[in-house]
Amino acid sequence: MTKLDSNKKKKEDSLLNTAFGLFTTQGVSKTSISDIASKAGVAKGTFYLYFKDKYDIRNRLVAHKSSQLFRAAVESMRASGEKYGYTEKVIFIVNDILDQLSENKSLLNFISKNLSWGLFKSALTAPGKAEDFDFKDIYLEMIADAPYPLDQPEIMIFMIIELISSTCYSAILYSEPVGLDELKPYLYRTIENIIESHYIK
Amino acid sequence: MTKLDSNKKKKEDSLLNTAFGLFTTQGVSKTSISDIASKAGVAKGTFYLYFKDKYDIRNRLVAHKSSQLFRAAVESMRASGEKYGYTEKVIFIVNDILDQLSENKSLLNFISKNLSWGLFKSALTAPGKAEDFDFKDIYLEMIADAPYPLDQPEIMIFMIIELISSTCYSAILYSEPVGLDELKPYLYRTIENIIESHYIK
Amino acid sequence: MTKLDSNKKKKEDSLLNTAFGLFTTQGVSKTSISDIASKAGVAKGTFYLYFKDKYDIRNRLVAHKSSQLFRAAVESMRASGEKYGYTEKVIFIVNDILDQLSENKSLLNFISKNLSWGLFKSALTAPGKAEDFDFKDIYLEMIADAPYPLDQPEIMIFMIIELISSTCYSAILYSEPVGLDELKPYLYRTIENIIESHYIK
Amino acid sequence: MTKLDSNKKKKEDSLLNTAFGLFTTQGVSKTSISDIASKAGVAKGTFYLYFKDKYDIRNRLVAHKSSQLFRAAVESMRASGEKYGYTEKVIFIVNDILDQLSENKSLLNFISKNLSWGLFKSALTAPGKAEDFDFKDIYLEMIADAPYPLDQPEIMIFMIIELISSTCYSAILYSEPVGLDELKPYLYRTIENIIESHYIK
DNA sequence: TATGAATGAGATTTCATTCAT
DNA sequence: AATGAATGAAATCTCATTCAT
Repeated sequence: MTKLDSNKKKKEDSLLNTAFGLFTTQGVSKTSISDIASKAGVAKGTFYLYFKDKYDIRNRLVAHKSSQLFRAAVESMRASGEKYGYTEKVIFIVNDILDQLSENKSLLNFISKNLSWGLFKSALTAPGKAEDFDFKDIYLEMIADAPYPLDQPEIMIFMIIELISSTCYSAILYSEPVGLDELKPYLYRTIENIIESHYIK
Repeated sequence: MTKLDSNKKKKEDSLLNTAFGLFTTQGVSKTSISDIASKAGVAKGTFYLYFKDKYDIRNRLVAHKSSQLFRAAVESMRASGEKYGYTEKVIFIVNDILDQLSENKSLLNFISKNLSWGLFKSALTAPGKAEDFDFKDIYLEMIADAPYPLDQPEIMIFMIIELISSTCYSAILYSEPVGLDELKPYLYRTIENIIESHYIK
Repeated sequence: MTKLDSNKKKKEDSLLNTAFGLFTTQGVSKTSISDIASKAGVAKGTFYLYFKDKYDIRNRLVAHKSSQLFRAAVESMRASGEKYGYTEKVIFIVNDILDQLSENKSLLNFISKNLSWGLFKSALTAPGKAEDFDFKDIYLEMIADAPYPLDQPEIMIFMIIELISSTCYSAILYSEPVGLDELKPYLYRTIENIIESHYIK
Repeated sequence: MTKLDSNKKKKEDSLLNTAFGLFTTQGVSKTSISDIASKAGVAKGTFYLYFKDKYDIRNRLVAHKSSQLFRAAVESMRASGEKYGYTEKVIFIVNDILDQLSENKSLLNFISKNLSWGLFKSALTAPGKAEDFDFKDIYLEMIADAPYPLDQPEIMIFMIIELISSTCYSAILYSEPVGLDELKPYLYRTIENIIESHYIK
């Protein structure tokens, strides 16, 4: 990487970080490109050299941040050194992500409001950037690891993710209808049921 | 109702209908209050006599439209004249709502992007306006009807609603990861499992 | 006065009092007719039955409040029971008015920003309303009382009033260039000089 | 100065001049920022690149115009080539300013309605912009020039300025209670008295 | 007299985007 | 590649005034 390239990288990172800070504190629609550029210490015009518009930078952030969440959960599981069964693995990861989000409500708010399955899937399966590790393998491994063949594994994962992401928003941010801790047992039991019902025994 | 009152009602309805049309075709953020007022045939200032701002009218629409969906489903069930078991009832209603939404994708888009559990709950349980029938009763009846006592019925309903609303968005609008028809069996099986696991037998 | 008339009077008074409160706390330009009417407990349209517009009510208030200031000063002088010389009389009144204003800064602010010589003169010399006592006499008496004939008494009074009203604004509200107490001796000496130089000896 | 800078200066000047024209002919409150921008030939948004709001541009104009008045008077005195005594100097300047104002009633109207001692003082003593000459020196010289030491020179100047500005408004614009020419002798005599009484002999 | 819904012009302000430098 | 002045459309919201009831 030449010095120029690294300089460009720095600008881009600065824009991404600043935008994330503003999006999570003020919301996307109340953050202007002016805000982002001036806080990042670059000129307004420079923003357009790196991103098409506000939604471009937002999508890249959502994808990046959700893959980070997932990566952290996987690493945390590996670090634990324990051996888990298949369902345990899934729930470990879900649980870890929920805990991360409940520690970081502005991130939760940002991701929930802007995440879509398509974005999530591309974040998980797209060839990661240099610095990211590759989720595609993990995702496939996750599917392959099951003790029985899975009927429609993608639907299964889709339902689990949608169930979690939509319930945790309300539970963590508003304790509605109950707080996260009270919700967890019901959520995990439902996840177990979903997985179980996808086994082809 | 005096002539004045009925006139006011007409204005408000006209604003609500026009706003709904614009929100669903152009999206909320691309719809301006100017648009709404001029299309509704009232002066801009008049808008502010009835609504605080764009988000006020949006919330009222979301609440109204979701309660309409639910009402139509319940009526359709009654009209069918059949006798259903508890789980069958729930699934009948879910199925009916999903079919309504898949017929009306712009409504789905509008509601999903703007629905939150709090809004939904208040739409269901708030004392309906004169013209609405009262959902509170239905909601309570739904809970009371179960063949066994329910452990945390609100959590159960919450999970079902969140699961449906978030999965159907992607399935109906983008056929991602699969289309609605392909998703339905898995969804309904999951609903059955959720209900079953809340029974206190 | 019939009951109807007294009712009208009450409405008008309520509007005047409310407007005064709002003018002094928020300023004239930030007070809307809506504010006045709703706080006074009457409909917006009713305002227009009593006043032409915001400036009409403002002018009536300025005139009324400045004549009140003057009346209070004169009464306070009478109440003191002392016998004063001519210059002493004038200074007593000036001093009393300044003290009133420095106790009531919002009144000072309101009057200073909106008082003009024309308005003041009409407040002093116009045939007072029923409840006001008549200043015309006092004004004339003031002129007649001088120990020598006065050369251009109106110019004299004009200069005194303008000098006081413009200096006290800055002195009382901002202590600029000095506070009122420090300013007073210089002010009074100047008043003495003005009077003295109008004597035709 | 680069081409860009000179261009910016031109824009700002154009805005200032246009605003002054509109303020003096229509009054401040009836002049909108839209008016100013469109008449100055710039886009509305451009206004906000140079001024915070209408009151910002107004204050800068008042300060600028009052210092111009004063500068013109001082220059006119210098040009006359005569040698004046101290009191004569002050009265020369006052007289010159009054004549300027009576030639330019809209300027008088604009300044009087918006001038405050604080604004005036900052116009006189603030380090002038490049194009202005520095009044601080003149102001200090004016004080130092007196034939005797002055007791509280700032109060003296304050009283003179306030007396003049408030009396001339009514005299020039409405000939109330008398026209400017008739008022002048009384005014100047009062100024002489004020100065005289501040001498420490 | 009194009301207050309706008006609609118009004020202020923001901001994505362009483009000359 | 970087800048940031300029744009000007568009958004939100206010408010004096009218007029049917």
